[in-house]
Amino acid sequence: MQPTISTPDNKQELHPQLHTTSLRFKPGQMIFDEGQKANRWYEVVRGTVRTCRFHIDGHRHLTGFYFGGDVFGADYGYYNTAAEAVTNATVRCYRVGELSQQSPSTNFSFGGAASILYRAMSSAQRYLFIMGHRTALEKLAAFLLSIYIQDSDDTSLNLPMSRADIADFLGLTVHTVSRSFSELVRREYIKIEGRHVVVVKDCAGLCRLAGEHELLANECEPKPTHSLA
Amino acid sequence: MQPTISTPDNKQELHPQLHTTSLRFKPGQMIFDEGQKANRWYEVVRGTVRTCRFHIDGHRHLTGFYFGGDVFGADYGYYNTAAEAVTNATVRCYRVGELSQQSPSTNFSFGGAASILYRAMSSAQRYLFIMGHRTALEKLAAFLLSIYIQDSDDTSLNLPMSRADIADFLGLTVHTVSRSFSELVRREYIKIEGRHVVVVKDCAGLCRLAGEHELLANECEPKPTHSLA
DNA sequence: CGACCATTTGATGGGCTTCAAGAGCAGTGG
DNA sequence: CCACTGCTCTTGAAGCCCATCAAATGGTCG
Repeated sequence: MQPTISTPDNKQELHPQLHTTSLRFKPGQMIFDEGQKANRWYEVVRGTVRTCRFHIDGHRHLTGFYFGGDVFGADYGYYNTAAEAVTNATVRCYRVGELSQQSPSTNFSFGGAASILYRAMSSAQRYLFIMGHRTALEKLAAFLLSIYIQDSDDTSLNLPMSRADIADFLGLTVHTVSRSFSELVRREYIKIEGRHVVVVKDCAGLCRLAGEHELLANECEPKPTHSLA
Repeated sequence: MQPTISTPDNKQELHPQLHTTSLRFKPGQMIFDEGQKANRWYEVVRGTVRTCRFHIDGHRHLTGFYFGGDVFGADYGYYNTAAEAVTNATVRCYRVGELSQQSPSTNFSFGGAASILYRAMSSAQRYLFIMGHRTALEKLAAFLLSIYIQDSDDTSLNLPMSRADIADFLGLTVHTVSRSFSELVRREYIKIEGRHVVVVKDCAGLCRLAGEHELLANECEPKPTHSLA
């Protein structure tokens, strides 16, 4: 998996003049917790990150996966999710105290600031659209496609997260996720190579399942250059 | 229903120096279409707006409702949803050609620009959390609460949208939505007065159903001042 | 090897969709 | 005014999909 800046066409360093820090996290390690003061936002340099929250009944809900170049933690006031490393992950951390003060005198360029939030929005919308699907099979297909398009260089795609993570992301159980994987294999849309690698055999088929207008279908055969946003 | 600026604590006029236009739409009228160039973003002045997209199989998916003070249409490049008026609606329209150019020389204050996108993010996250619930009853409870908290001054809340809108928003059928309403009434959590008015009788009960940590529960009895983000 | 965890698979039950029909309400025109 | 029409909303019954319960397989690490 090659981390690439996958969102809007801003590949340059973000605000190099800002005070930034690179941090490393191990799998499962928490980056920030729900309810903490949201005075920093983050950019994934390498690895994968998830954001999650817990309901009273104990069930976990993942609200996003973030790969190289993705932005997370751009909340207002307090974080409304926790963030955890899925794999070994390196993230760049930006202090954004100025963000919450909204002082018109701060001299951030609009472009950079907007692009941060656009990139965060882009992730939120990706999730929104996946959840718009009706069946487990459709959701999984849409999920795989979203990763395939964002974060893959050939027909194989990397799934660094566990089946449980995928389940909590899609609002399904591990069982249903596993069955859906098997069904996609049975239909020969994908091939599974080990736990974390999926080979896309019939992208058009997946697109049909995901049924996202022609947008995806067009992007499917010639390898796209960036996200679906 | 009293439109109020409900998101982060920025209640002042946004960028009065920008070229803006007020527009009025009738119920069902389209404000912009999916795929159009996203060179404007919008702020609801009065009324209610929905964003939606259609899948190949024809089923509609609503990705958000926007009330007075909410921001919508803050997409990058092209709109990835259509926007339609739910009720008679007045929206303020801002040209944001500068947004997509990301020129660091543009002199927008960071606060205003960030707040636009924060407010858009806030709506996206509201939806994200609602969709994290498991059963239809929980989803509906969370949905009603989110509106109750954002857009109500007393125990009664206004539902300008149809049951079909709610269904397409929550990923359910009208039937299930209707049944869930009836169940909430049966449990005496709410009372229904006409098609578009719901009276909250047991907010704590609703909060328990929605199960969003204690965050909501705290905000429930003393009427909150602004959003749950 | 044996313990443990992640994943897969099977069987059963519950919740939501689907199919079907009735009730409520608004608008129109006689 | 009221019948008529069309629509939204509600409610009932049957079927399907997914959650739950249960167990087997496979992979990792001591």
